[in-house]
Amino acid sequence: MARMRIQATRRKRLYHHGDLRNALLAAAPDLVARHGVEGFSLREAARAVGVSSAAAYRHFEDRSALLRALAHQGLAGLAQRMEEALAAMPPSPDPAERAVAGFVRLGSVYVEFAVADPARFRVMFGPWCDLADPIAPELLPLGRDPLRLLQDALDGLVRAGAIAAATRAGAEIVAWSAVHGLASLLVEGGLLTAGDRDGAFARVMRALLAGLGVSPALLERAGIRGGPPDGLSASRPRTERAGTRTAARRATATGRRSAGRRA
Amino acid sequence: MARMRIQATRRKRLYHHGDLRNALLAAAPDLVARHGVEGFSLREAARAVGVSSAAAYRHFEDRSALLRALAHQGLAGLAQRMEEALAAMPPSPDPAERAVAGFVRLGSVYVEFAVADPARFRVMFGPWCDLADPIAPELLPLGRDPLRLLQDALDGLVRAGAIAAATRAGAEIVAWSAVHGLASLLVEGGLLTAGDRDGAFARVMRALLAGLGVSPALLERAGIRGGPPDGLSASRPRTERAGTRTAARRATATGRRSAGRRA
DNA sequence: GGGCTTATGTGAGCATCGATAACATCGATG
DNA sequence: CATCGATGTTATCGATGCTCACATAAGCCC
Repeated sequence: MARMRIQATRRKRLYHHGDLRNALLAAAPDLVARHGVEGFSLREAARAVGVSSAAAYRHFEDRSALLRALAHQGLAGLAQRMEEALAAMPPSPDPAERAVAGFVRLGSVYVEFAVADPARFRVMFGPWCDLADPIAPELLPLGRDPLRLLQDALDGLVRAGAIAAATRAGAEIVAWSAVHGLASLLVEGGLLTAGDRDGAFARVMRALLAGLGVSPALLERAGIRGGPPDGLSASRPRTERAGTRTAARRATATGRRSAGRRA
Repeated sequence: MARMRIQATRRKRLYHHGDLRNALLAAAPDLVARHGVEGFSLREAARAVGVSSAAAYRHFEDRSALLRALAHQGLAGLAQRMEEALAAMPPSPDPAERAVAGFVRLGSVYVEFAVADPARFRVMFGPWCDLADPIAPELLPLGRDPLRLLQDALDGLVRAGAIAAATRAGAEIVAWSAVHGLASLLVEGGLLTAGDRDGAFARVMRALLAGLGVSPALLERAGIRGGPPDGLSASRPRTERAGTRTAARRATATGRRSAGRRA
């Protein structure tokens, strides 16, 4: 499958697309970002790549199957950003400090990834795929999925002596819950203004590290503070909203719930 | 509106239902639980209460509007369970211990509520409503929504001296993130077997409280431990799955992704 | 009571969607 | 060169969200 017929672009219009599966997968993120997961339709994806809707079913059993593949693609993209961020970390003489900073960086990438494209985030954790089934290895940059990266970071914390080995067991759940929860609440929106985000992230990470047993001294050394004082605000800088595509269209048309509601 | 014509039940079949809005709202949870949010249709809800589909639009502008109302109903139900759980707490001579226990209980109710009906949980935090806009006060048992209950619990922790006033600011985000994240990951499923749940919850709450500055002594006194040693497992006790209703039907028919996949 | 307005329900209808079946096309393989 | 399998097309079905014109009932004023 996927026989790489690049001539498809120069030739008039080939009957066989050549790599429809990937073309659909490539076109889908934009559609999802624009219409939300609920508004995403296989037909429109097929239309976007200039192919009949039935053709898509040669490559995806379901609409859910496409979303599942999209979710895996999203997780792989997240893993990639994480790897990049880790690679770009400035070196530090203190291994413990470095381990803590890397751990925090992982969390910030996670949250940034979520708020950068809420719809994509929702696809990744929607009811289409199972977090347990592994994502295709060829998608992963260094073969590590986000969970594996988290585990490695936690192991790094233990090795560096930042956290005790006793608290390592089950720490992935604790860490993932904290960061994923924050990301979810931010994506869900309405609770925090965009300005609160950094402060909220700082607080969550600080509490998380402290909760895992990182000493206040090390936190201070790694530059982890509680963040500026902020609370919950009721203002809402929404982006994606509404459910059905048609509803989204109406909303955009009437300006009822589009981004600049209070602008 | 809603003029309480109870005779609707005894009279043959009245042209006007009498309280369609609430009837739809009452029928919806079951449908959502069975078909998932994505599979929920206004038409079927109307059908379930024996009314034409167009009638529903007299009471809900949108499908999203119904889901939004449903979400608020869910949040109110969660608030109610929380209130009940707090009311049922055994008294304790130690106010700090009691504050901690109440806080933990709130978290456990949250998580239990989520896993008890994943689809409902997804409705509550789906892209239909804004967490910021307040839910109708008449739905709330004691006028407190879940966020308010959390805030009160945190204030209680401060008053009891369990946490410092300095860490109170922004603590709702920290706490909500941790618990909501755990609930989300559990609902998303696949990561934890049902047996891991309690242990994971215990770890998350312990880390959260420690991260907020609750002393180890108080944690010990309140009976908060890290939970039995467990890690991530790849087994998956899924319940709701798949996206579209039709897809869900096929899945059930073929047994492809139903609950007892590996059984 | 009779007649008005208004809230609420009905039926038909449109555009779209997911999914399938029968048919068309094309590359590869004998 | 003929055939086959992979892939794409058209046509179609059933269902959905949503709207419109119309029907019915309830409230209300005289």
